[in-house]
Amino acid sequence: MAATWTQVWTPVHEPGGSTEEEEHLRGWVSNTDEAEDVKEQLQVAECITFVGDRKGKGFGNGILHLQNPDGKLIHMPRVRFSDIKDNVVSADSVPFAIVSRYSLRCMYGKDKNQAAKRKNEELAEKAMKEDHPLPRKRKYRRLQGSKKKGCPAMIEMKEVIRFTDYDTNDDSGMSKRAISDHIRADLRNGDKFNFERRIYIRLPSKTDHQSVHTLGKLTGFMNPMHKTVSTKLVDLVGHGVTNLNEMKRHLRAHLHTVLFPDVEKRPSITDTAFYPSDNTIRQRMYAARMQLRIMAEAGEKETHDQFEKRFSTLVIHGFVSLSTSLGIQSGLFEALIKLKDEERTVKEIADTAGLKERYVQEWLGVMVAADIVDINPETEKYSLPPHRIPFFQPGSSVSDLGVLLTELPTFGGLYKKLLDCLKKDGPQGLSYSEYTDFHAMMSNLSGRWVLHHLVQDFIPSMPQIEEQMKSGIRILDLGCGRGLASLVFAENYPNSTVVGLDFSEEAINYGKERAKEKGLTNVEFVCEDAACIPDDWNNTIDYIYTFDVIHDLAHADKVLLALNRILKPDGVFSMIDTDCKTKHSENASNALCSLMYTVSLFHCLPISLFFEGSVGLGTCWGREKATELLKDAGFRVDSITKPVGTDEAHYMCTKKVK
DNA sequence: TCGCCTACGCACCTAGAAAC
DNA sequence: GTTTCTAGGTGCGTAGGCGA
Repeated sequence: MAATWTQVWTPVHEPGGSTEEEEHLRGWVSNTDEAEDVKEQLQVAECITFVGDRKGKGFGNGILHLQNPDGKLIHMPRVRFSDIKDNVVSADSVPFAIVSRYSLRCMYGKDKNQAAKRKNEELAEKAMKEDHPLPRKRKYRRLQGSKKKGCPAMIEMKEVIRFTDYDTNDDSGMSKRAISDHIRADLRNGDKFNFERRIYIRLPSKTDHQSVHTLGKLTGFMNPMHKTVSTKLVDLVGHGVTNLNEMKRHLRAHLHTVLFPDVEKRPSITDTAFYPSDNTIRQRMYAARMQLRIMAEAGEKETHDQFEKRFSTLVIHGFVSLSTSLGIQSGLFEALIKLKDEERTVKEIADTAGLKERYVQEWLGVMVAADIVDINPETEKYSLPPHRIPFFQPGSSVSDLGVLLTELPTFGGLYKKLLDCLKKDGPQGLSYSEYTDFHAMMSNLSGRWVLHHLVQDFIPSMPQIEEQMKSGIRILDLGCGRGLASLVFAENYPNSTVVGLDFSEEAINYGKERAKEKGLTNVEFVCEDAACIPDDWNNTIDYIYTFDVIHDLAHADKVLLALNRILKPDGVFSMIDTDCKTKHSENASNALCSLMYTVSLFHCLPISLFFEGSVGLGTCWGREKATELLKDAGFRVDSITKPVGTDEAHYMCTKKVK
């Protein structure tokens, strides 16, 4: 988050101004990005747009603007001690040089094209008089009136190099002249000296505008669509949104939940930059569709610059994800949540988490830069806003993302071993034992869905099964891990008996302990390889449930055959598994799939290939391959649906009638 | 009502020329 | 050296026609 103008700026009374309305805000930032941010915040706050008026050459390049590529000085700047002309730069004891400037004018400012417009009008009038064969409709067209109103409001920016080596309080003319000569000599000789780069900004006062037009809630008409809104629109078109009302709903949701979650800071509904008209949205949707079509036909996906931007974002997010994971694992987010959304110091946060202050300070630096944790620039205190809390809360009912992030360090630790697996003469795969705390992570990952959706939405979506469970049937939770789902089944359907089966002894023992604690007698946990289920289980199970299990199995084909063998003829098999396509080409540009493939590469595939004769399905085995294997094993896939609350697919299967 | 398409004019940006 | 003017290219919003 860059500077916040209302917090950083020092209100300065300009000559003649006596009320707050007449105050100009003046201050400085370190770079053009922050300057742009200040402009942006002012625009949103006042529902107007500022457009470029005059931009000095090399604005934003700092001292480079004064030098040629070899570093030789090509322009000697004037050394100043005060900004006499328009008082944009607030002078102190440090001498400075103005290296470039940029002014922006209010969208209702001076009409620079007046002459051209007049000329056009004259030509049109002449053509009408001469009965020029213009298209008929043009004659009756209602011409647009000029939006310009001559508003004098301007944003003035001056880029300044401050010669910090020459800080002096001596105000005499002689001293200033001597310092100026020194600095100029240093610059001319190419001597190394310390300097500080600042962009000073002077914002217009409210009265500058109000003598001409309104501000805030009553204005904003004709503002061009904001880039964040148009980017989202194009993105949504790319994801297949073609209906106007659906697009409006998506954009509104994006605006209210992502861009402006804080109602107070939300732009006016009359601001067409953020609330464009239906016609504008329709036109943009059409243009985006055409663009996509042209790109597809030309076989071009993106330009070099577009990829550069996307790639840099991708790399940055990768690093930030690692730090975020550290914050979850170390309990820093928990500490921030515990401290509520009140602003806290580094020490308070570190003490609450029981961690070293210096490391916590650095971590907070990452979080603030990544806009995850907020900072108050006046107090340098930190807070986690309420709308972000659910994403980092243990046992959250909102998202699995936080849990997923905790897997990153595990993957990182296995990086070198995985590298060996890739080599032709390297090992086939990695053992489950390499993944420490894996079952805990998986339990957490599936936990949200199991606790909040399994018996609330999922089972009721199959009324017949739900009835049978209530009456009493035999349920198998295959690959039960720590047995969370088995326990939920057992608790909610006491007339049924539940078998949790997994080949991890550690996980099974954990499940047994929990069942004992809860006093559940209708659940048993069995440590067994699913492919080797004994024959005496044949035709004994009424309902089989698996969650994200089958694709991990080395011998998934054999396991599915075994499941078909033990399922009663009228039984049901619910296979909940990853949802994607089998062909890579059909998963192209799918962000969720890119995540699943990464999980597969670092986990699902190596643990599967570890075993001799593995089918090595991987996480993204896809609907087509899954359906094929299920059919080969003797199942009929009755439906493939998306259960509420998860991105997985539910393959509801019954036994084929032989 | 919506999608698709065209026409039009306003506004913006940039670079170069002209004026101060 | 700085400011102002101008032309050309481009983006964007509005209007309107037409067919489904």
